[in-house]
Amino acid sequence: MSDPSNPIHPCGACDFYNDSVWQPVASCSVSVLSRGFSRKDLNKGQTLYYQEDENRGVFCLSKGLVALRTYHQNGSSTLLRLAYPGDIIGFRSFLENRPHRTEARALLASRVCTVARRDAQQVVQGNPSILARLASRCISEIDRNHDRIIAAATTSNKQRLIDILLRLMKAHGEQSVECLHMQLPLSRSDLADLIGVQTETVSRLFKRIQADGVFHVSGREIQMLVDPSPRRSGSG
Amino acid sequence: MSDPSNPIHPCGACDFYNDSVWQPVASCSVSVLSRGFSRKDLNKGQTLYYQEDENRGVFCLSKGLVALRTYHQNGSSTLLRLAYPGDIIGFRSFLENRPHRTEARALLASRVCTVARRDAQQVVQGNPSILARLASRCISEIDRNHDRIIAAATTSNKQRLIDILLRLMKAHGEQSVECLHMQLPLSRSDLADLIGVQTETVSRLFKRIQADGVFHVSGREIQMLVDPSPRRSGSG
DNA sequence: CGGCAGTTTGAGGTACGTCAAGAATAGTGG
DNA sequence: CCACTATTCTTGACGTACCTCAAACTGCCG
Repeated sequence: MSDPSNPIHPCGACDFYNDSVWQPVASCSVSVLSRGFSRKDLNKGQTLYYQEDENRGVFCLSKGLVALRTYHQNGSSTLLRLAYPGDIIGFRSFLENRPHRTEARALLASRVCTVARRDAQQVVQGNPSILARLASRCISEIDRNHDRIIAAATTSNKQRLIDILLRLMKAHGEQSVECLHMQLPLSRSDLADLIGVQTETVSRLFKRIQADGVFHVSGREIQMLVDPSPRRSGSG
Repeated sequence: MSDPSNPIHPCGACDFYNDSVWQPVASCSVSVLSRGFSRKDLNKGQTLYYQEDENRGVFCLSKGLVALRTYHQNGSSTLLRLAYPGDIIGFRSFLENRPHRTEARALLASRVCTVARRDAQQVVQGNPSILARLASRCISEIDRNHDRIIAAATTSNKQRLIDILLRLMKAHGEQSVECLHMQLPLSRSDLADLIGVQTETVSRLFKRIQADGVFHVSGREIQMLVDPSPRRSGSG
């Protein structure tokens, strides 16, 4: 399948090809890219890399949901990021050539494409535009972090939990009559690590969210009324 | 002073030259760098750029203290970062070619070196290693943000305020007999925007911090007992 | 059926927010 | 030097949200 003069890009068939950090590259780099390229399917709960692991390459999530988490000395942990399809992960340890500071674990069955470290380095070397695109991904991460810091300072925990539900619903919700619903891919404990409260508080936040009437929560099953406002409002 | 065959690097005399993002560059780029280079002294309270301003270049703080802050719709604001000498600021809007999302204001008399946008772009184009060093600065910012998110979730507000005092004391404290002291360069309101609480709470945190005995706080004047532990410990 | 991890609920304490008033400080003009 | 004002900072009272510890409940798997 590979004509050396016009080799096939390994990401060519991916939904996210147009926004890939590996595209465009010089055609002579495509074969190096292909050499270092591999796909890996992760089961729900499976770990892609552990905290303190050496970097093995640049990872791109093409399907599923991955949690990036750091563990602290006292055994607790913070969920720093939820990675969605199209996201690049592991780029800090790749660019800085240092061990991972987070653990990457699949919350749902996921697919990850990897470009092995050595080959990735070689391709980057020959294509400075990749560096620019990786920097752009870094800046997206900074923007996300800033948004989170701002939200923590200005938004109630209840609203932040709602925002997380909305984001997850957008990615994984299924439409049924008059409502979106999903199986929540995070435990109460995960959600607590994400918004920075205790698991008991998450339980109580769910109760308050449900009382507002938009969401119905039963364990991991979440239902969300879609757009109730177009109906006649007021209590006729 | 400029022999074109071996021009003088504009950052050559800077304390932070060895860690400069503009170093090393091809010698043919030094003249472009010099052309775009300018120094600016900021008075206390003066603004380097405003939120929504177009990017004018890459800024490097060589002296002083600069607060990076974003204002929200409701008029409140969050202090996202304190920039110390050697720090690069404004790099997100430079790299992404977009307006600033933060305002940069000097909290102390400061000196900022600027490489104008167009010239900076030209130098980066000819020296991919600069892109790598800028990416490295991005990653430092991500690391700082992660540390802050983790601290917000795991550390008390009192301890986080102490940590800020220690950092400022390290940068601006003056030694006197048995204690470090400084004039606090941030208002209570700034500190509140930094740790995400109300100004009244900052006042009360200071009272509790003072009660612990290490710090003495009187308005903006902060004194800190240095290393009291080597004295005889225990009571009589 | 029992065991186990995940989740919920309750009771009581602490820290922070909010509103309001008062005290200290800095800046201004005589 | 002293008013005068504006800003910043502190203090108090009270309500709310979250934490902590403990216990009970749920669903799932062996």
